[in-house]
Amino acid sequence: MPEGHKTHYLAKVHHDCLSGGPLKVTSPQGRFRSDARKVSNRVLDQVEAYGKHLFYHFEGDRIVHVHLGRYGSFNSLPSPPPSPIGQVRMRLQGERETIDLRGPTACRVIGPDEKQAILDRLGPDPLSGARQAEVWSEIQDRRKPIGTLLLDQSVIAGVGNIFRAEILFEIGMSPHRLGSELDRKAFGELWRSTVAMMKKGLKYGKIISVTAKEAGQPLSQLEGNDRFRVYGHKMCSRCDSPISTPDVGSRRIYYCERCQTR
DNA sequence: GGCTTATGCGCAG
DNA sequence: TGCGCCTAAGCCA
Repeated sequence: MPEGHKTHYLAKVHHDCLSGGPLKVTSPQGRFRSDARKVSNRVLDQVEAYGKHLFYHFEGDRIVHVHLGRYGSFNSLPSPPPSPIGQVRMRLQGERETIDLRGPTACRVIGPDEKQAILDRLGPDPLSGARQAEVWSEIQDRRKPIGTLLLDQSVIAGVGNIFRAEILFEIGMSPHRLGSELDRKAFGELWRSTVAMMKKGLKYGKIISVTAKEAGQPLSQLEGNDRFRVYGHKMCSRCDSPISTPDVGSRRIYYCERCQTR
């Protein structure tokens, strides 16, 4: 269940606990079995994230591409692991730790060319050093709602439905505002909010938009919708009016019609 | 036990 | 634009 902060977070965690040694790669569920054989017992060199995509680089130019989609998730276990519970698509077993992957949209072995083709489809990733001007040039002429553009991975890679809602709420912008209606200053605010929120998500491993002061408790202890200012809420945390939840860009957005007018 | 929902996206038409 | 797919959890009866 990830947006871009989570893939970058996972890349670092998985790199630190699995790379450098050969891994036993299996597919207890079976659907990744023939691909698992292509990388099993090879050394994992590097784990990389871009947007919502993960790339596990094994020796010999063999790359496991993972996209978690809406439901995919990882969990880690000490090695040697117990028998898998539920539908485990891929199990990466290292010396000390084992990682189980469930429910991904994509999990297969690819080569460098296919990886490049994936990157070519994606826009700049704020957590991979994207610069404001690159994204601004993609947005400024588009006659589509900003709520739609923010979810478009070819415009900006890594933003998902929660970030979208939280970013627009933070800057008080309506999701229906067209890209072409933004001036540079408004986009600058949007950009700063995006980068800050994604970096904070990367730091904590989960999206947190409220401040410790707003929450009245340490951020690391926040759970569920308490981490958000508007996503999943019924009432506005700022003005107490009802939150609207129309579909924008064919996904449900949460926003306050009263606070988000610019 | 069934139904709905969920931080996504590719594809047919 | 709408559909299908991946999996698990929460809600209801």
